[in-house]
Amino acid sequence: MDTVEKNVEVSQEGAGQPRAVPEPTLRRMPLYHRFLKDLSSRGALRVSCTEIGLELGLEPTQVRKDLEFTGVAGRPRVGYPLGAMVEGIERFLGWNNVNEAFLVGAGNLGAALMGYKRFAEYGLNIIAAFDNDPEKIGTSIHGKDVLPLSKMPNLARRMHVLIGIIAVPDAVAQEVADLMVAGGILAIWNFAPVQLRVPEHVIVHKENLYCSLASLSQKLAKALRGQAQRTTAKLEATAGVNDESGSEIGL
Amino acid sequence: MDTVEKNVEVSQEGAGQPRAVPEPTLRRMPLYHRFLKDLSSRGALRVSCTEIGLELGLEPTQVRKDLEFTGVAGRPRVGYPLGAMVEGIERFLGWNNVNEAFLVGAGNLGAALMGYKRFAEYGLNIIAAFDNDPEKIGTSIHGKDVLPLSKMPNLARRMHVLIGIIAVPDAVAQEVADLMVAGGILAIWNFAPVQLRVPEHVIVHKENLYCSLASLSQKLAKALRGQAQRTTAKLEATAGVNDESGSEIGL
DNA sequence: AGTTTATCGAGAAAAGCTTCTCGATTGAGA
DNA sequence: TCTCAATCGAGAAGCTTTTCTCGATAAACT
Repeated sequence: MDTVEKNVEVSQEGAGQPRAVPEPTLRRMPLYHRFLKDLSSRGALRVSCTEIGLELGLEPTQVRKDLEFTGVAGRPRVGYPLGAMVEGIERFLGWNNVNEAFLVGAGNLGAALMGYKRFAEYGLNIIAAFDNDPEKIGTSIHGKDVLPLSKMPNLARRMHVLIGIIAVPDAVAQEVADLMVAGGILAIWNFAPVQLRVPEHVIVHKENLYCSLASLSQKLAKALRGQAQRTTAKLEATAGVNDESGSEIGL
Repeated sequence: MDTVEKNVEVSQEGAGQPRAVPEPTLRRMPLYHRFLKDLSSRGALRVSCTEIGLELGLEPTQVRKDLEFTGVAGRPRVGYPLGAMVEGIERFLGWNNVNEAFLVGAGNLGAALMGYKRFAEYGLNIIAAFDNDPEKIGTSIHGKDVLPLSKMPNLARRMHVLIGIIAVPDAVAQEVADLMVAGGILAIWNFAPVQLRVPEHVIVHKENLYCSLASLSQKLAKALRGQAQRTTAKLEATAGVNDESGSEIGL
């Protein structure tokens, strides 16, 4: 256990050049975490890359390369120790020390985010919400108080809150971001689809549902376009089989 | 206009090999779309890659390569025609023909999604929600009826609904997916953090907030670690402190 | 004990994405 | 009209991420 921690420190920082972590790797980590924790809770003690890959639809090599970043070593013919690996991922992602966060915007989305019980497991604790709507101020959503926005910067500074979540309409997102920066917030999770301008030291992570929607709808559009075409092509090629693959689709 | 459409068809399917669209490109498309539409609504007629890149923080070349996929041509020294490009993006993403969708799971997240007015602009129209909770069935959220889940497959088939949105707890996500497949749904937008098993022809797009959170919190953790280290390093430089870099992380 | 097989770890190769470079084009100004 | 500067488009180069390959290791089986 001790050696493991040492490994992480050495590989990540000791060498001076802190070997950048690929973004895709970062985004896969929670998948591993969830699966491994699940296995662990069902009593398993070890797991192999092959097994993980099979479950998550990834190449075993990919899994191995990703997990390498945690610094937790596996053993040939055995796999990785589950407990240590779960811990390793949490440490690697900074989930082991819970971070407190302020959420701004107590609308639909804000309420949904406050209702995500699991965030706590993942090192994120939304401790209060802020809004400008007098009807919302003073209420409580999912057990979290809604306070006037104007109080946010001071509170953030006093309570050393480092994470801000923006769930407000586009038009005011930049304003809110400015307030967050003024309050000393260091990382912003931005759910408004606008490009925020912040000082260099502030980390901004934009969450844009439309980006995902784009990917989905383009694939669907392509599939629908392709279906007709491929059907024709197949008919020409096999010159006998008359199986309209589009027929089951309902089009 | 006609030539433009021809270009798209040719470059995407006519040549047999339908040149795959990079996922990152797909995810940037909505950013372009939003910015261009915005410019357009303010009366502009043309825009250059340089301008777009400046606004969105992207390399002009990148923008050019992305926009190439729409098949809309630009002119040197002038840029791209705004109207045609907006249309081009919409056509490329399949947003020009609105797709009807069923949402399953009328909880917090489901309600938030139903409240997203903008989806309609982006070719997604949630026409009804489904749930198993008797208290929710029969109610209406953001003007959309909540119906019993059992009716979903038949309705989907009868109404030719092709998109399903899953906003239910993890445990029932697979069940819901099976029902969607049974109803002939072709594309699933899955907000439950589980790996769905579906037939090959069904497109699944997983939305996992924890993946984003991972990226954010790892960067924050790293930044804090870095800060601690820099401080330590400075101290070491001046004095001769021997401090394990891990110690300050806990905050 | 020796062999076999599953697995890790690391380096090499391949694929994918982004950035660079340069020629071609076009509008603006001399 | 001629030159200049901005811009597109396309191919090359460079970087990042994924996949392949292979040797080493450790458990299970003979």
